[in-house]
Amino acid sequence: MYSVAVEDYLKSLWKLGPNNVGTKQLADNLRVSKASATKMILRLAEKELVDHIPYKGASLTKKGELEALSIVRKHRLLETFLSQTLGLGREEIHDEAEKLEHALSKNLEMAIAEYLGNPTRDPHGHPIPGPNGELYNESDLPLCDSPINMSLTVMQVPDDDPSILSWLENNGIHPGTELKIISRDKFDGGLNVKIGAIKKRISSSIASLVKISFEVEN
Amino acid sequence: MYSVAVEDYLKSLWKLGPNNVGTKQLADNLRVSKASATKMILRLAEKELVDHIPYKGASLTKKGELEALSIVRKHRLLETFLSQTLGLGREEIHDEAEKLEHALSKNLEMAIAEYLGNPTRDPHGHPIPGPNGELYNESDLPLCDSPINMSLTVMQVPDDDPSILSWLENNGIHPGTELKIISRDKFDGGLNVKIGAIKKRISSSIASLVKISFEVEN
DNA sequence: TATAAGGATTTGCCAAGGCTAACTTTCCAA
DNA sequence: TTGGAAAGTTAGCCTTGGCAAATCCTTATA
Repeated sequence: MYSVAVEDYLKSLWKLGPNNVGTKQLADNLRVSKASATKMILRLAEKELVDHIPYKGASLTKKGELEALSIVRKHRLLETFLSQTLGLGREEIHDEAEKLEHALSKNLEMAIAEYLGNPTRDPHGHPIPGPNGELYNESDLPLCDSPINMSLTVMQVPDDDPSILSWLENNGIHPGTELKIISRDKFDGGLNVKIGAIKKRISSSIASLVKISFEVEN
Repeated sequence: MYSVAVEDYLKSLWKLGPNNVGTKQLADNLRVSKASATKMILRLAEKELVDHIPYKGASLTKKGELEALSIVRKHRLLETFLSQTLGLGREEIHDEAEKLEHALSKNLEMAIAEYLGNPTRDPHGHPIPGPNGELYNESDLPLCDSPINMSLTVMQVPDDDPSILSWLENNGIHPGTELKIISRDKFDGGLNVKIGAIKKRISSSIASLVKISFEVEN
């Protein structure tokens, strides 16, 4: 349907959304020059995939969002499949999925979803959009904004930075990990957390990328 | 590494090989104009993937052949995987594999091969090259050239024409089918064959695409 | 309020892969 | 042996998706 490049731009816009996305922000995200991003935005606007206000930014139209969600679904299903079925490590699945997602037909997507039992979370904890773009957002908080001294469960880790990912992995932090914030550094916002009986320090920059949920005890 | 287009040309050259392949033959195979094929041949020659003799044709160099075999391996592994693991039908797997093969890393290829138990035949009966391009050719005969009145086993069916494929499927002919040629039409070369107790007629054009092996009784 | 910095766009370039139309080579058959 | 058909190539054009450099907006701050 759409080319690899178009799909990549739509996905980035979605990841950076839902508000207006600036050309530079988009260009940086895709590691492309601002000129290239501008040109592509104009083409996407032509196809009615984005609304573009010159010098202000671009945002996905409904049509563009659906297209983006379809790619995101493929990506996350593939990550789940590569991890669960083929046993690839959490660090490698992102890059593999990134390439395969563009070559996945609707048919094959369905087959994989079925095979996996229609999962709703990928191995990083991200929600998997439904076949028609339905997204169930459970309003997870970033770890850095989470309440102190409560039982937290990690829901999402970032999927696009292997080095952060392996740091987290090495420190036992992945979706499902239960932890508690002991204290927050007043100066740099770093967190002292407890995983089981073990204490760890997590920098605020990393903590902002880890999403958690917590149970309200009742 | 190489672009999708380059990989497609190499694969076609390999399928049409091993002798010199003409520009028109290549162009027809890829459904592309002669001019495009010429241009690409020049580029492939530049990269030392083919030897090109102007006005005569092109043939893969060792380097080009290895590259082609790598694509063929990915294609056939994917077909096997899609068929065995995800249960796709024999008619659909070719087109899916055609798209996915270009996005498959060496790593993932290995994982799939391992997962499948390093198979040596795909679901169409075609041999799967090894990870370094090793190909075990068991010199199968086309059905149309096969001896009469002997127990034959179907080894390969063509993988690239869904209509022929489903005709064969509907008539119970796939890799593993055992059959016997009863007689050959003197005029059009059509075959009367017996599958189990059932008699069928197979046109010579289709029979030329089905490869069989036969046991020498000893 | 003026201005400089930084974001956005325009312009002009490139390479890959396509195409058609025109031209050149090859080679078969009369 | 030769003429024409078929195969191969060349030339010129198009689109997509990149880039750098120059220029144009916006906006924050002095």
